[in-house]
Amino acid sequence: MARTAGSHSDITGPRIRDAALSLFARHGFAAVSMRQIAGAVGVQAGALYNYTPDKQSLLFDLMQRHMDHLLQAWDDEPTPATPLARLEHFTRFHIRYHLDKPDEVFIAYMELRNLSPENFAAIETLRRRYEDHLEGILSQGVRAGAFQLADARITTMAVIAMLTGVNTWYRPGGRLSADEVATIYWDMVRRSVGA
Amino acid sequence: MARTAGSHSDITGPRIRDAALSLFARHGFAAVSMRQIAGAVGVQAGALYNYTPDKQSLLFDLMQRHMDHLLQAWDDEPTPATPLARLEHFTRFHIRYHLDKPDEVFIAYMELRNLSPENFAAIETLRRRYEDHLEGILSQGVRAGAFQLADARITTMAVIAMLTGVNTWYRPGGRLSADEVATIYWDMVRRSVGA
DNA sequence: ACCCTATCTGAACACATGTTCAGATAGAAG
DNA sequence: CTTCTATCTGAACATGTGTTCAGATAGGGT
Repeated sequence: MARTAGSHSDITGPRIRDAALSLFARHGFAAVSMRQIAGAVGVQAGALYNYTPDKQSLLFDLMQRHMDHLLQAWDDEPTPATPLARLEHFTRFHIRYHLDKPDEVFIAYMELRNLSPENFAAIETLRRRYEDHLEGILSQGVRAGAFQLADARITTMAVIAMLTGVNTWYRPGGRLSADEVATIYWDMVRRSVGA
Repeated sequence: MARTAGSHSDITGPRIRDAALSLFARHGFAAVSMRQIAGAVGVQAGALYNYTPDKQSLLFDLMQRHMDHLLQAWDDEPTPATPLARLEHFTRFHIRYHLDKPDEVFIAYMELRNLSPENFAAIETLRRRYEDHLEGILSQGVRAGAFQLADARITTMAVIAMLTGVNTWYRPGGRLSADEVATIYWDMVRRSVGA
C-alpha cells in the first residue's frame, strides 16, 4: 500500500469529497479536522490542498454539488399533466431523492452557518430555486381550482419541512419500505393542500 | 465594572447559560470556545469551571433544561374535551412555544451529535416523551373516529417536522403574525389527519 | 474590625488546529 | 532509458483548544 506519489488526481479528488461528506455528516464540519479527512483517504493533510484552497471551500463544494445535482435531477423528471399529478410526482421524488442521499441532505441543512456570507447566499439561492418548483405547482393548482390553501409560500415551506423530516427517522430495513412511506406522506400532502 | 471576585454564583450561572445558548445557536457547539463564552460573560475561562465540569456538560445542561421546560409547559396546559380540540391545542402550543425559544430549539435539534452516548440517550428519551403526547392525541382521535390516518407514529413525525419547520423561516415583524401562521398550519394539520 | 470562604484571575499544560512549502517520488511522454 | 511534472510527504509555523490550579480578592457573618 502507501502509494506515495504519482498522478491520481481524478481518483483522490472524489475520495476526499466522499470522506469529507461522511465525516462532516457524522461529526459536524467544525468538529472534523483536515487530518481526519486525509487519514480516511490514506494521505497526508497537505495533499488535500491540491484539491481545495481551504476547508471552507471543501464544504461549499459539497453543498453546491448537492444542490446542483438535486435541481438537475428534478429537471430531468417528466412533468405530469395535472397539478395533482405533478404534486404527487414532486412528493415521491423528494422523498426518494432525500432518502438516497442522507449525508448530503444532512450537511446542506445543518452546516449553513459555517459558510461565509457569499457562499451562504449562493446556496440559499439554489435552495430557493428548488422550493420555487413546489410553489409553482401549488400556485398552478390553486388557479386551476385543484387545491385549496391559504398561502402558497407557507404551504411550500410546510410541505418541504414535512417531507424532509423523513430523513430524521427513516432507516432502511425498518417497518416500512421507502415506497410505503412515500405513499403515506403523499396522502397527507394531498389532503393538506385541500385536493 | 470588572467585578473580579466575590459571591455571584446565582448571577454568573444563568449568564453563562445565556451566553453559551446564544453562541452555540449562532456558530455551533464545536465552533465556540470556552474563552468566547467567558468573554461574553465578562469573566476568565477558568471561572466557567465553577459552574460546569466540562464543555459537553454545559451543552447537555442546556438541552435537558429545554426539554424539561417544554414537557412541563405542556403538562401545565389544559386538556380540551375532544381529540380535534386537543390536536388544535397541541398545534398552536407547539408553534407558539418554539417561536418563543428559537435558540433552544435550534440547539436541541442540531447539536445532538455532539452529545456523549449516555447524554444523547437521555435527551432522546425526553424528546420521545414529547412526541408521544401528540401520538396519543392522534391514536385517541382514530379510535373515536375523529381522524383518518394510515399510521399514528408516522403522522406524528410528519406533523412535528412540519410545525417545527416554522422556525426555519419565520421572523418576527414579517408578513404574518405568529397567530396567523399558527392558524394556517392548524388548517393543514387538521386536513392532513383527515379530520 | 476581623476572618472565612465562595468566587475569580492569570498563567500554565499538553496537545490540536488550518495552512504552507521545500523536497521526494512515481507514472507518463519522448 | 531518461526526463518531466503532477502528486504527495513530512516537517514546520503560529495560533487556538479544553482544562487545571495556586493565589488574589471581595462580600457576608460574627
